[in-house]
Amino acid sequence: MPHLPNTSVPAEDFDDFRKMTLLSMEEICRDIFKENQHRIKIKKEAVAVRNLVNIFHTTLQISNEKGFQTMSLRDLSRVSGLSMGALYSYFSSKDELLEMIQNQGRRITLKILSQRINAGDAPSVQLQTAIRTHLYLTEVLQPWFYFSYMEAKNLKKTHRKKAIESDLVTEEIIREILEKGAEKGEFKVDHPMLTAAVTKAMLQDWYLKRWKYSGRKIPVQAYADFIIEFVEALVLRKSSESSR
Amino acid sequence: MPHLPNTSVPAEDFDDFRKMTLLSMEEICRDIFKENQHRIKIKKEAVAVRNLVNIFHTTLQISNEKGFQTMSLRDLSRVSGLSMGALYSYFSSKDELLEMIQNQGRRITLKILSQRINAGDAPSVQLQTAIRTHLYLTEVLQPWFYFSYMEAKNLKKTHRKKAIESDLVTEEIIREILEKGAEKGEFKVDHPMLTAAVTKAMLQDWYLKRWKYSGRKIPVQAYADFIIEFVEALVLRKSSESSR
DNA sequence: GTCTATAGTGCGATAGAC
DNA sequence: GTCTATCGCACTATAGAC
Repeated sequence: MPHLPNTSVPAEDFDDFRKMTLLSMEEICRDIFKENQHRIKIKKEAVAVRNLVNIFHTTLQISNEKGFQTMSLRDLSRVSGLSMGALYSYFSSKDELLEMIQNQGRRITLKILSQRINAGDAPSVQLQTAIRTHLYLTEVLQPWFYFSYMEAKNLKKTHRKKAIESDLVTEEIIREILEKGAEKGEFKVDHPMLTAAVTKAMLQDWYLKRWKYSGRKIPVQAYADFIIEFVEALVLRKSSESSR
Repeated sequence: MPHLPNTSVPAEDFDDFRKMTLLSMEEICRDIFKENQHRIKIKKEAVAVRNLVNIFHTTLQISNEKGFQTMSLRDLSRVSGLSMGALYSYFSSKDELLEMIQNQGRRITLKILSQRINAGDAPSVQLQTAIRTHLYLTEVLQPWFYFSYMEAKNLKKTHRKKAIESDLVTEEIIREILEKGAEKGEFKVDHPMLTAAVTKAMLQDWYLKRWKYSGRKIPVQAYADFIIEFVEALVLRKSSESSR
């Protein structure tokens, strides 16, 4: 890999991010268990969490290979080692399993993004933070995000609408940062909506085509640096050279 | 919509593109018929083409709503008005139907792109042509491209490999233009591979999220202008102002 | 060339033993 | 809390009438 540009912002490392956000599979499954305790038949937390980790991990693994619809619950049973009966102690239908996974990914995104973007920062800093946080988050939970994107159309109407709205929220966050930056004279943004939309597209490419970037040995930090450079090349044109 | 920038290159209109490429559903289905004549039981071209148009149109319509796997052949039969028996005169399995659609989309992309990019043009012109052609093509055949992207993982191993390779070809075309431009001093490109990859991502967003752009009343020409502006902001930095 | 009827398979979901 | 056995159903694919 050639040298990639430094930013003027604290380039917090990916490993720090991973540690600070504590986004282990187990943490997430514990959350899911607590929220769905009323419909999950198993009452012992330790047992339930262990099996949920297994179920979600296996579901993501098989579905990201051949699709959620193509995966039969018999596949899930065989690979996870849990019987059909045991599986149905954790969800009441295949659709419900899909919704549980989708819901959780969505909630995490919003939580982490709003947690880490500091409203007091300059827009140029916020922009870098938003890009970097989104990429690091989707790197940690890549199978989860890939699944959410590809299987959204298998959701029932109501849940599908929620998924679309959630997708738009991230874009809105970026657009607002761009517009604030334009107001303050830090950015020159002719088309905030389009700029935000395609920035989101570049962020999503990281988890949609991860096999490509893995094969080319591009680490997520390098990708983040590049996307920031790319977006800044557009919004900092004919503006002052300093980025804050 | 606010005013969008003009380019220094002949901004051929989208309607011209549509007329010149003659990419009607019927033309494409006639091609498919001729190539698959050996396995299609129906021998009268007029009848076969009419039904193929119906079959592909209906397949794309249902699949892009709820997924190819979820669409049963009974669904396809009901919506298209053809019986199960009739359907099986045109393909020998559901998988073969999937492969026919995927193959054709792939072949068209390569044909149109290489047909329209003129090797004699300056890299800056070639870049604009590549972006504009890709967007116009995917605009005309949006359901086809969306389907190809979302259903690629349902292909059997061999055909899946082909789909991945084909995806990389477009990216390679862009990368080569960028590198040629850098050699000639027209562009400043630090990371040709990454630049090509994320440019591709922005092009794909047009057909993957078309509902979004439709809702916002963004015409494809405006999107093309914007993407060209965005990419040029990166590769023409600190370079001469003229774009050719 | 198109239809209806049906064979054969594998699915999601559940009941009841342990 | 987990398992096996099984029900009823919807699916892909085909055979044979017209």
